[in-house]
Amino acid sequence: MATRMKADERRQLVLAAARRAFAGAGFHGTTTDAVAKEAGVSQPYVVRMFGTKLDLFIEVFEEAGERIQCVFQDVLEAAPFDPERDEDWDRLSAAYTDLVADPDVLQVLMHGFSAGSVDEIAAVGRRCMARIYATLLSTGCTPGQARDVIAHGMLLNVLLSVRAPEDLPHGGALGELTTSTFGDALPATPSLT
Amino acid sequence: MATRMKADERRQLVLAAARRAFAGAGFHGTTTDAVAKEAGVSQPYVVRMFGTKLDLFIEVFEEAGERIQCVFQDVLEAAPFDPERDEDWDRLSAAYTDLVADPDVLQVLMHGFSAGSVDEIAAVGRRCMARIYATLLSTGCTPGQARDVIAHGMLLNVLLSVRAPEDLPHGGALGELTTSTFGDALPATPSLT
DNA sequence: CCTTGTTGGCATTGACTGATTACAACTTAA
DNA sequence: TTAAGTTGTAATCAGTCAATGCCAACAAGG
Repeated sequence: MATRMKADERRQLVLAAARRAFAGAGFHGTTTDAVAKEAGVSQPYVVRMFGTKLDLFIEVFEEAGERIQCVFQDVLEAAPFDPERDEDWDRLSAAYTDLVADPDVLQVLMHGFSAGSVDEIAAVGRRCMARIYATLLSTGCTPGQARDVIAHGMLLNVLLSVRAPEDLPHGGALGELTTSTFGDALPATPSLT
Repeated sequence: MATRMKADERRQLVLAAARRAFAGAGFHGTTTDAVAKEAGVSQPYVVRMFGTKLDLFIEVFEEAGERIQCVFQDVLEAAPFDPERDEDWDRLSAAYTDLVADPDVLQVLMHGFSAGSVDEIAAVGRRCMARIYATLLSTGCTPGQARDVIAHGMLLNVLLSVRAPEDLPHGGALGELTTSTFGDALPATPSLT
């Protein structure tokens, strides 16, 4: 067990494990030991590899932010984007759909945003938000449109966080809001254990 | 010091202190001792009064949710609401402005939403979200309109959380997004220490 | 073979945290 | 005044957590 491996390779492995772990309970709620268990390595090793739990979280958070931004960027580069054409906006929605399919990234984002009481995390959060906003604006759309897209994304994050999709079978007001927000991106099996 | 006081009175005092404390670092990031210090009482007293840190947080979270809902409800009851009249929507925006003036409530809400890995907290979050959505829908507006109002609120929460208002003097993309989102509700002095 | 560097776990630790218990101080009623 | 209930604290405990130090296993180069 514990097969030997180049450090870089192991690092990526632990980073992915950390993303899964932090996606669950955020910065304060996740222990380095939980990350280690998820990665199948020892807890001290995780700490030594990244220096500090905070450093590790920041790396995970920053990576998540970049991934979101890349998704948008890809859409904009795939074909010329005309903010007045509905189908172009649909392409953007579809991109978000893909993100929902792997919710860990969005959850990490959410947890990073809400951990703003830690100065360094808040700073990363601001940079991340600013980049995404700028990317959207670069389509030539209005500030209001860009803001609305982001707002929609934030609602989506929150609904994911409170696990609204799991409640869909119950129907009710929350169900309506959830389907309305997720559109056709609905839950890749709401993990009904 | 530690003037004696009826339990109910003290309870409200500690509850208010807990709101301030939890608004900072959320459920996992806030210790019962921090709440106690904020309230000026001993840590064991806080625990015994509410049974559990989780119970205390739930009570604070639920209260915050109710306060939001009441703000909306008040607007709807103050005068007949016509979802097709812009000024009626403006009244709703103004109500939100008041909420921003006392950010602790919104921050608690944000932290409650993102602590969804704790089942009981997630459940409260879903109920809270459902109630607010239902309240909005009762105006006779479209589901899309109600969803957009909530989405806008979530973006506002996130921007508060990453302390975007403090960055306003820097200008830049984030500044635009912040002013566009907060409207005239801008920060009651971004606490420039 | 031997030496040097890398990969990783084990044991430990000091600080912290939520919770319990015991007790002090004050208040009210008889 | 005394007995019972209420309000609050001090002391402490068992558990957890991030971080440090030391050492084993393995690889690569001479």
